[in-house]
This record gives sequence, C-alpha cells and structure tokens, in this order.
Amino acid sequence: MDEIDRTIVNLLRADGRTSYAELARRVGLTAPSVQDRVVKLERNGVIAGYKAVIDSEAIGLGITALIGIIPDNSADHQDICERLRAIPQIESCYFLAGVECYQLKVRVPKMADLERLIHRVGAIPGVAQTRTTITLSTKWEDRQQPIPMDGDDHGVD
Amino acid sequence: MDEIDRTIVNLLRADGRTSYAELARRVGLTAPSVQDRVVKLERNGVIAGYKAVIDSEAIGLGITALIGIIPDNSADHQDICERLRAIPQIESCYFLAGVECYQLKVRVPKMADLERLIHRVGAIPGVAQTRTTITLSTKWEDRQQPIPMDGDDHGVD
DNA sequence: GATGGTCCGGTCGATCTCGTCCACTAGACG
DNA sequence: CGTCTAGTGGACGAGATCGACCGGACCATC
Repeated sequence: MDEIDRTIVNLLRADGRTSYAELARRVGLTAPSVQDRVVKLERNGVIAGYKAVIDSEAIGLGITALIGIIPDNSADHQDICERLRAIPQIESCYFLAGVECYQLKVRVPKMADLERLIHRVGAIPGVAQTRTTITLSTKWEDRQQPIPMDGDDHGVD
Repeated sequence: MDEIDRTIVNLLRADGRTSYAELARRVGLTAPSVQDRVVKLERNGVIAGYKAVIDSEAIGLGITALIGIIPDNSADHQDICERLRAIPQIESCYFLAGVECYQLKVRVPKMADLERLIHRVGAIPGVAQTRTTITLSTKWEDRQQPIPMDGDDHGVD
C-alpha cells in the first residue's frame, strides 16, 4: 500500500470503470503492472468490488428513512441481525454504542411500504421499540474523502 | 426503462466493471445496443457513476460515527449545508424530518480526529447542539435491493 | 566481504477480446 | 408514405491479458 496504490484506489473510487491503460498513464507504469496491483488490492480486500451508482428515485425508491432500534433485555443480537438482513429494503445496518443499538437506512417506493416495513422490524423478537425518521432530502451520500497518508498501513500489505 | 434496462442496471450495480460484451450476452442483445442503452441511462441520471468499493479500515478510516445536528432558530440551512459540505470527513448528509434536522455519517482514522470534527461541526453558526453516536460495527452498507417492478417509471425515459 | 540463488516488481511484445463508429434494416406511428 | 426508434453487423483501433525476460533487494553460503 504505497503512494501508487493509493493513487490507483483514489482513481477507481472516483470512476470504477477507469481502464488499466488509463490508470497506467496516470501513475506512470504499464498496464500489466497496474493490473497486477489492482488484483492484489482486490485480494487483500482493500478493493471490495465495483458498483454502478444508481439514482434511487429513478428506480422507484423515492422514500429514504432511518430506523433506530431499541432492544429489550432478552435480545439475541445474532438472531436480530439475521432477521434484519433478510429484509431487502434495509440498505445499511450499523450496530451502535447507545440506547438505539441499531440504525437502519431503508428505501421504499411508497409510504405504505415504509409502514409495513416498520411493523415488520418492530415484530422481530428482542426489538422493544423502533424510532423512524424520514429523510426529506439527501444532501449527499457516500462521498469519498482522500485516503489519509499517515504511514499506518494497518497490517494490510 | 424496460425489463432489459432493469437487468442492465442490476448487473452494473452488482459489478460496475462488467463489460458491454458481457452485458450483451446476458440480456440477449449486441454490444453496441447495450452501450447505447447504458449511455442513455447515464444521461438520464439513472446511472450516476461508477465506484470502486473500498474497505474503510484498510485505508486507515477505522472509525465511523453518526452525528445528529439540532439547529437553533437563526439557522440558515443553505449556509449550514455549504459548511458541512466543506468538511471532507462527512461522507453522507441527510436532511431529516425531526428535531435533529441533519444526520451525518463520518469516518476518521482516530478518536482524536472525531473529537476535532465534532467541535468543528458544533462551531457552525446555526448549530445549537450535536449528538454523536459511535458505530461499533457495520453489519452491512449500501446493499442493493431489487428494482421494484411497479410499472411506475417516474417520468424518466 | 564478495558470490550466487531467489523473490518481487516491473517492462516488452504477441494475441485475443472489447469498445466504438458507421451504414443498413425492421417495426411503430402519424 | 415518410420518419423515428432500436437493433444488427462489420471494421478498426484500443484495451486486456499472458508469457518471457530484466534488474534490484535480500539472504545464505563460501
């Protein structure tokens, strides 16, 4: 994970379809060596994959909401987690330090879907209470900050 | 936005580097027509871009936190929004219906960075109070749910 | 301290696939 | 009947990918 790797990662974060040839030009290497580095970054888990960024509204998912979950004492977190994972509308799931120990980001086409979803989450054993907040607008999302260059490679190549 | 477009979008959401030739094989068209569809989807804003998915911890951003912002009466939301946008560590920013009218998702290398960040956000004019929650673990993030097939194309294409 | 083997990361060249442009065609619509 | 749209097929340049080769770093041996 040297300076060249960081540049490659930054370029691929900005545009995941950048060709190896283009990356090679940017970092001053040849295409095969860049490909070699990218393959290694993928194997190390630094690059976890590539995604097209889709406009949620354009595909009919116009409503975004955040749902906080307050568990009860009997909560089996393994079980809760699996049941949450089985709900496709939950796009993100964070385990938090606080009373609301989970926060979910969900997207649905219509308010009725959100209501159904809240009931489904609330019915999970171990869930004492949920607290839902509608997002009125997404100012931005998944913006990428520059990779901190602290020399700390966290043991990953 | 027909069935073929939806398939293309789903394939690109799963793997943003899928070649046009491969997409063509999957949907039963030729590469040029697939490319044509993809270009149109990009122009319509359905496909907003392509990103490599990076493991935050591997690049030294081991700490994720959620920060809620409670504004005061004098709050100029345009101004707050711009000042928030200027802070690179804020990866997502949602405008919410509730007392905490913004929620930020931030990532930093160390706790000290988070502390500095919280002070910086709290110092923005119009911000009365912030409430920060550390994420202990990210169960999953930015998962893609299947595109709802309700025939509602929302006026796009 | 010099020597030789090995490993790692890179270059180069060949080949195959892919991307992309253009001309042409079939069906839908007014 | 003309036009518009979406797709096909071919041609050509660019990119991806593989194998062979090269040079420096490192290490054990002499």
